[in-house]
Amino acid sequence: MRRARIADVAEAAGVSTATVSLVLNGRSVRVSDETRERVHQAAAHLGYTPNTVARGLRTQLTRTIGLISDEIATTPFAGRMFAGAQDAARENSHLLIMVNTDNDPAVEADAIAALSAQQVDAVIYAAMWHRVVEVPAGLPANSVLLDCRSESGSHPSIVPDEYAGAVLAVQALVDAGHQRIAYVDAAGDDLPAAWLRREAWRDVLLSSGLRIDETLHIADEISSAGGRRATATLLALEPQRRPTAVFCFNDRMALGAYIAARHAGLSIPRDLSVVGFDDQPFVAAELDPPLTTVALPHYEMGRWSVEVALGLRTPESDVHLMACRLVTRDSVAPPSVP
Amino acid sequence: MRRARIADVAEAAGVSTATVSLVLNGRSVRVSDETRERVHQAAAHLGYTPNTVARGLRTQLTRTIGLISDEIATTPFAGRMFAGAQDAARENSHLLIMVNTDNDPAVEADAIAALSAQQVDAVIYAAMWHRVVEVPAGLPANSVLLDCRSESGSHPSIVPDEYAGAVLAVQALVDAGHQRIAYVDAAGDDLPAAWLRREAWRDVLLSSGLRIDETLHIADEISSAGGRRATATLLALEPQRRPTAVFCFNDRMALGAYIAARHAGLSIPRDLSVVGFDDQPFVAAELDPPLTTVALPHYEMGRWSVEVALGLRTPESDVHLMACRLVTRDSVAPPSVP
DNA sequence: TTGAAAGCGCTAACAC
DNA sequence: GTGTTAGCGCTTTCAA
Repeated sequence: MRRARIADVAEAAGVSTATVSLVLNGRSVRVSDETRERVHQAAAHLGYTPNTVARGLRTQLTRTIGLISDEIATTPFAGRMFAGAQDAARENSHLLIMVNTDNDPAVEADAIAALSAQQVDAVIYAAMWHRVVEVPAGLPANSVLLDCRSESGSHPSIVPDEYAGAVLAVQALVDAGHQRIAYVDAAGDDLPAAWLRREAWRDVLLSSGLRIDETLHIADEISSAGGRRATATLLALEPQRRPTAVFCFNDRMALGAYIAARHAGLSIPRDLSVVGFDDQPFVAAELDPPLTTVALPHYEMGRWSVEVALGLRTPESDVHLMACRLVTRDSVAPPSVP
Repeated sequence: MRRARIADVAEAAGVSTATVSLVLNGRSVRVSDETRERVHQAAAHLGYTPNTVARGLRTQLTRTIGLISDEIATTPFAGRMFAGAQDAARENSHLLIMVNTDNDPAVEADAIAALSAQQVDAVIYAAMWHRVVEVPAGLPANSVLLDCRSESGSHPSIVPDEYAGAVLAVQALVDAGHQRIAYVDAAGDDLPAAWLRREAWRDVLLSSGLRIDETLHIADEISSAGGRRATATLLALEPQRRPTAVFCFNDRMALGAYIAARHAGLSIPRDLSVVGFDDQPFVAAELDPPLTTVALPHYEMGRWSVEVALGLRTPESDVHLMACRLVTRDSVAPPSVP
């Protein structure tokens, strides 16, 4: 049995296709109740669903949103970003079309061409971690940048408020009474996340009347191994210079800090307090003890991006900062030796 | 400047739209080289890209694949499955349309309707972990099940070969010389992954001439806490009954085993060998010591599903099992007390 | 209150 | 070798 078309419904209801279209799209002002009823019955009976391809051709609106991402594969956060984007799309009766480019400019150009050939109503250009991107040439003007920003400010953009998030993290340590708070940083200066978090660390210490000890600031590779090396160095300092707390660039490095502490015979949080960043699924909550960290608002950012793309929300500024949330678990305690 | 249509190209090249269509679709058998050249030039000059919506309406093929997933948000593996599906789709010039249902049957019905209204060429029905699903009524006949199977065998289906994977894991422990090998199991009997892995544990012990000691089989909640509890119980056994190795249902439970071992003052792998399952990103490789585990073939499964959906590959059986790979790291050593 | 008909951009049968 | 033309299924004037 072939799929029902609008003509089938029209015939079954004994009206014209124009009337069916009107009724089924709710613009039934001019149609009598009785006719409307007949149309609905016929449509239901035939199991009619409009062909959105045909509709798209006619209206030039496909109720479809394209999402271009750099590397979905390797990150644990992508999922929440997509979920947010998808939910917002769905609530507004749109579908999400996904293309993943592996950071290959050629693929990216293809992706843009493919989406524009699909007549998508909007496109979201997403990075899997907060970075400054070179927006590809052909990106439609009404696109939105998700978890990234352009140099030029050419498109509305949403990123986490790294600075404010890091302030929460460091402040939690200060509030617990720590004075020697180290920062285990990410090596490489190109990440906005890295320098914003670092700046927050400095500012909180300063505004709390603590002094910045540069020996307590060590950068290493972003990994458990990097965090472990950095923390081991910190813990090898002579007792009175040694930190009583470390703020880590992210949860993976915090995991390394746990390992270093254990190997130094220290217990967390009794001998060393640790705060991470990211609230990485299946990591932060499952460490021993569970890690106090800062949650990135990926889901909300995903939502925001499609709401802006759909014109349901107007960004007040080029780059919108979305708040991060402190997730308090068990890795922070007052210093044992004040 | 309006987007170029085929008519614009035709006019610019001084030919008919039919000729342009023929040339641009490579079916240029009947066209003279000179004309073909002119058409290509004109198209390039106008920056023409075909409108796939119009083409889809005409050909009834949208070069688009729908992917319905239950809960992308919460799992670290979804990404690799999507990446595989996406890459395969892209290689065959298709786009992936994603809908995520949160396991809500109403949303699921909507999703199916939406995809069918979009005239997708194929649909993939994906679960985020291997399970037996009730296939929703309206799912098109030519759909493919990804990381799940139906009771009825109504659709081709791809799942990991859990049994063979678990055999690799347990065999690695046997090969290292262990005789008392525990299984930290997942509580709840409804997961195919759980009973297949358990069965493999039994079979390998038996075929290796070892006896099954039921006190070495403990099931608990699937989490770090569950793994920790189960392992703690195991380690509290009197020395000669205590396991020298544990095979864990998954990496999260293995993480719990690490914690339990540490709290018992045991060192991995010297005093206790551990093998996990999943090769969970950012977990397995970053533990101390890095965890030997079994990698699930999510990427390959994603690829397979669209290749079958596109008819590029014919499944030999209802349920296709895809091989898992043992990832050898540093959590296995010979038993210290043989 | 309703119907006829044009046309969205493309492909493919058929003419020439 | 190339052009003409009829639709694909829908929405939306315009006329009745």
